[in-house]
Amino acid sequence: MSSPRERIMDTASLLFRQQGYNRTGINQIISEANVAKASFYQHFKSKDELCVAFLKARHEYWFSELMKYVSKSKTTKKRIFNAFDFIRYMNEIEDFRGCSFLNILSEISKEQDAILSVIKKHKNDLRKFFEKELGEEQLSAHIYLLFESSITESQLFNSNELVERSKKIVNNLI
Amino acid sequence: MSSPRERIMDTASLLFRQQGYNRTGINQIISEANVAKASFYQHFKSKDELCVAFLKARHEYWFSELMKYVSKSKTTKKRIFNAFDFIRYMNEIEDFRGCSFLNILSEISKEQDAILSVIKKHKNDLRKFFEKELGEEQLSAHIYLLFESSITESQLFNSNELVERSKKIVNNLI
DNA sequence: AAACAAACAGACAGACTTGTCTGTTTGTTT
DNA sequence: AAACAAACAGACAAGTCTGTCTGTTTGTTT
Repeated sequence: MSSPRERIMDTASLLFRQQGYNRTGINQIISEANVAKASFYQHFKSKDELCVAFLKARHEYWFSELMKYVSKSKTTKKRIFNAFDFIRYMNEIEDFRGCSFLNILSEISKEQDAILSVIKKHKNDLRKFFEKELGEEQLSAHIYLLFESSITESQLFNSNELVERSKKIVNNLI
Repeated sequence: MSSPRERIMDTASLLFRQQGYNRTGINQIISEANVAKASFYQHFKSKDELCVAFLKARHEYWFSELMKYVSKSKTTKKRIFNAFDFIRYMNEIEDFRGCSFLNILSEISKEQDAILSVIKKHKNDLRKFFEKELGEEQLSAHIYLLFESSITESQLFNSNELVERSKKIVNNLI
């Protein structure tokens, strides 16, 4: 059996994604992770600190999966297509729950800056990814914006329709 | 003094936008609206029903303000520009709090379908707005996607940068 | 075997949540 | 003036929340 810390992280990751941050309590996390409350607070000072840890782990996981998709191809165009296919893939394995970072952004206040800065870093890194792939600043921002709304709109409509639409748009842009 | 129902709606509207849905309790709403709890439950069966009422009122307000901006010009291009200027305007008067509909989407579960369907209707109406303005399905979806992420990204970065960026992109598209 | 750290169980504080209920006061209509 | 509806105040139920605390058990290291 994995360590308490791992069990907490795995359970929190699942529940934060499935139920959202505010609707998931510490008690549910520790009970489903089979961890004592005292053990939880030995590893994390607060729920917000767990949130930061979750988002950092999520950032690592999400980007490494994105890279797996992107690196399947060599031409810029195909690599960008792959990025959009990655959204479809994530939608399917996670049941159209959208972007964990943007979801949590909607749940917190502007005073929770530790959380906020991890979210900002994640999105800045994504922007940088498109800049590296595409060079041009205008074009990369353009595709970043399409990418972002593709994720959000799939969540709202439970559908990949606008991801596909974005791919067609990108096809005419590059 | 306005009616209890109006006071509830005004207070809820402010608090849901400023604090989010789940972090705003009935008790805070009635206390700040100077309304008795029994009066609240005479007008609204539940908090979720208040949420639906809030979103419907928000939909009316938001679209009528959008139309004020759009109708300032006659050419399609200028009208679309005006729509993006409307985002800037809303960002400024509401301190970059993003889209109420998408924020609440992130807070609720997929079982809260009454709320969910008001959100979907709002976004479908926005898509239809761009379709009517632009005719072409591909182009209108394209601009809808840029419009959506412009709102979300301003919220995240507390900035109109990507709204301006979108305007430049739109300038090259139409 | 003694000592140590880590994890355990679970009570507890204090505050919050939504929603119900009783009973009182106010204002309008007849 | 009597009758009515609407709003009032606020206690209450039954549950949730985060975080602290005490004390016990387990497993490893010395």
